[in-house]
Amino acid sequence: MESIRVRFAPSPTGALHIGGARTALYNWLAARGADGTLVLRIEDTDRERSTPENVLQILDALRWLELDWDEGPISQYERAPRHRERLEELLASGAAYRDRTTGAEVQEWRRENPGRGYRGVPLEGDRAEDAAIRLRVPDEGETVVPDAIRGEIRFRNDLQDDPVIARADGSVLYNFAVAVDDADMGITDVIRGDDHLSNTPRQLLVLEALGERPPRYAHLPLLHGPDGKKLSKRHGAASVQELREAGFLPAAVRNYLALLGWGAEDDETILSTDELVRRFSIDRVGRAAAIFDEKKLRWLNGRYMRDETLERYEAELAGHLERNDPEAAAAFAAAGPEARREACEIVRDKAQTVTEIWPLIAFLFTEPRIEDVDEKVWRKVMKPGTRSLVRKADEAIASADRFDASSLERVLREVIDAEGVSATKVLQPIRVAITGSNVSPGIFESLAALGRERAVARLDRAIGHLGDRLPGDDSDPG
RNA sequence: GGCCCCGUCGUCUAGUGGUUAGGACGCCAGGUUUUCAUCCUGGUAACGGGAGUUCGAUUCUCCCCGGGGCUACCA
Repeated sequence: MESIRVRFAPSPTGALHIGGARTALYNWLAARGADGTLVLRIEDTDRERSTPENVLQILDALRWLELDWDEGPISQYERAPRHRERLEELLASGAAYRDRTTGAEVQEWRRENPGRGYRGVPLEGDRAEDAAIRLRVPDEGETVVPDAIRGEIRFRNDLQDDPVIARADGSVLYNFAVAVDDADMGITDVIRGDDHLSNTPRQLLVLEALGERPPRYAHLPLLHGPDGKKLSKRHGAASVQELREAGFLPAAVRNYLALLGWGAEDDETILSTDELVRRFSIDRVGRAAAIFDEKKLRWLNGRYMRDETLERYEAELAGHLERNDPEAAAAFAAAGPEARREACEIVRDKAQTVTEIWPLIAFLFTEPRIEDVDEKVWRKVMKPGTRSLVRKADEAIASADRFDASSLERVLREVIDAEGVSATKVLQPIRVAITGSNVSPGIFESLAALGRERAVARLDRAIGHLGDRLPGDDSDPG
């Protein structure tokens, strides 16, 4: 059996969207699962809209997703000489011809001739000089697209217009370039979006005129936004870059994207990349369009976050801070390996995305100001009686013989028991005092990570502040 | 308009000519808990509609409805 050759062929007219990312992933899975070859081809024949920046962005996005390719990137535009060569063949054989009918004229013709495809008027000699080139579509028969996902799809030839395959200036068009390139590159399986299904008969016709053997096809259903409409920049985190900045992990994104349109026999949800490679099969891809659901991605991402090694966790966080918050990145780096590691350890299970990590542990690397504590939070936590409780807790913390989480828990539980109050009454004020927020990692771990000196200093400061901010606190005159 | 594709819980999906139509996310309610999250338990919720084939259709066929794509000298 021949080994498969697939290609991912994005057009660099914008950033890589999750739809494109999924197409890339499916091609990658198909290749990796069958010991095949993945070719990366940049479809940049539209010089107006293609930019080098977009090419870079696409490559960057693929690298971030950890999807590698075996050949390319190949610029389709740079293959223009080859395209012209093949074009000449068709012109010579009569399979293609020059015609200067404009799009508007074709439209009008169609209005007057419903139920037929447009056939141009072949031009010769001088008059043909700067005319576009059309492919001659037979009036008889039909063109059948063999599709791994949808079966055979039939298109009547007499309904197809003779498509323009080259512009007046001689540059070729998408449907022609694709056919030539797929043939030249020995592509065996074309896996791409549904939006190309209607283009396929045109490409098949080009292939046939060229005498080339057609590949197999698999047209993926499109991805829609939360509103059920075609996905676009307006719908949430649409580009791969946005996904990264939103704090998602590549492995989680791969897992999620794989499930968006494909499901294993047993309907498993958590699938490692190895597992995906092993189990993916293109003919199990569904036929209906799917909606990108960020909530599920978040959940999945949280699962991956909790499974990360501490080393990777820290690296993800550091990378994120460097890209988005240089000040925080500097503070984090300056703290030293021990502190960084401990911070990661105590938040590990709490964040669903990389973005959520820093706000939870920033208090370990910066000095929170009591004045910055949200007024509502302060009032909710700091009640009459709080001051004396915090003072007692402070003393216990200051004199704890060991400063690790379990020792701190022990001494603080003693205070709680002795005072006969709920744990929350003591612990929440401490949390706010040392972290500046009512949301943080476990309080004992947080105290231990902070260290005795800083913990006590922050508590002392809060106690002082409590006098000012709780004027009505009669229960604690001292 | 023409051509083509698609239609199972809100979302992603599994599934079969006879099932209590299963799972996951979400949501709701409990539980654990020092906050938030996690975690655990339970619950909610679907075969778009109508004919036909059949003893029996979610499953097969047709029609309708709904959604989408293409219909460029874009990709």
